[in-house]
Amino acid sequence: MKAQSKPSNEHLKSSSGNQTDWFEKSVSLVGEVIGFWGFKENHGRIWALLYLSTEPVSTSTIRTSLSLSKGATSMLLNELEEWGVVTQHIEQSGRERLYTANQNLIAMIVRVMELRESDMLNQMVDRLQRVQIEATEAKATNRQVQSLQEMVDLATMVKQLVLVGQKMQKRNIRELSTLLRALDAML
Amino acid sequence: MKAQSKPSNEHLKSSSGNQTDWFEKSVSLVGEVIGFWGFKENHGRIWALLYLSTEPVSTSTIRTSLSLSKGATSMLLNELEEWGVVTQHIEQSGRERLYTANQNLIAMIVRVMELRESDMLNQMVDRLQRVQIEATEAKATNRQVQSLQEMVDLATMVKQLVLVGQKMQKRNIRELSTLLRALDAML
DNA sequence: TATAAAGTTCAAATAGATTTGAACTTTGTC
DNA sequence: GACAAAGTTCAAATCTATTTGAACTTTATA
Repeated sequence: MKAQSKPSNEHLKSSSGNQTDWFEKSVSLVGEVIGFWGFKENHGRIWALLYLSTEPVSTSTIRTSLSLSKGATSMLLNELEEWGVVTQHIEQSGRERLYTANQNLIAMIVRVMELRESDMLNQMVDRLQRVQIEATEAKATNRQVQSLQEMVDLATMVKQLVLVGQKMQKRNIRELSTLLRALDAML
Repeated sequence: MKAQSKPSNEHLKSSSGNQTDWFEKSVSLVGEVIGFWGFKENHGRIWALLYLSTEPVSTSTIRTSLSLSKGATSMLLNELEEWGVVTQHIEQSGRERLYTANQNLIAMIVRVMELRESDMLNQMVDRLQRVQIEATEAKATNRQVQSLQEMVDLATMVKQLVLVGQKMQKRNIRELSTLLRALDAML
């Protein structure tokens, strides 16, 4: 075993008495929020750990800091990597992988939302349209056919919203805030 | 038992052979989508049943059509009612309650999102700010404090977005689509 | 105001999602 | 190419969310 090549996790701790208190609180908080948003709590915890670390973090550090099993760590990191939320650090010293968090919150959220929703939205529009035809053939009332149409329109609008989101990936939060104010004025 | 006062569920069926095929498909589809969005699948199924019915529907019809227990039906309907997604019909003939779905999809979504997120967002901003102070005191790096600030800014922006959403409640989907195109042009 | 139908409550049961852990595969180094 | 460390896989275990059902309360009407 190469002691010197094993990345330390010293930067996760502070020198003061209550050590990583703020760090751990942040990790839990992000975990909760991400869990609330329909992802796994541990997705949030891993991302937060990486996001708040000052240098790339090794798989084993993640595993021990968050008390996860080897298997879970592997699966969770791969998922986060697929979503582009986390990246493997290029200069791997040893055999172990080092990870870094995507720092651009907007880009991250937009990409994950897109991955998560696009497929569902497309499917939804397809199926709704098909069902609408069936309803028409089965002599549903006009209002019923219209209600189905409303849902199609809504889903289509959300798809449009996803496209707008994509364009936002390059903007920072300050710019978006300004933009949002402009939009607010239009309403 | 008053046979004549008991609301029929005839309007849920069509005269053709494959009966309520489109109706049931719609109910399942909405259930799936709503489940995907982090609510209970049965919230979606009940709402869809009401949304696509041509007249108010009784509790017992909901219960039997969707094969739910008495308890679940009661709880689910009360939740939907709290969220303003479903309303009790005023002219109750018998003892049994009749329900109607909110037809304004935008208003509904905005209200539910608000109920769901506002609380969480406020809490999140509070806790993040507190943790940021701790981090500063514990001599976290500037970058770490800045990262926490980014999250505060993001949550604040989402709160702003919720406010914009509120103003959208009165707009219909067509208007919003136009608005979205205008926003797209600004990016 | 007694009764029966409707609605509520919540502990236990069920269903569903997440995590573990052990056997397996891959990768880097000698 | 042999080894050991790292990473993957997936069935079983655990943990969480949802639903049931039976005892209870409320409500309409006779």
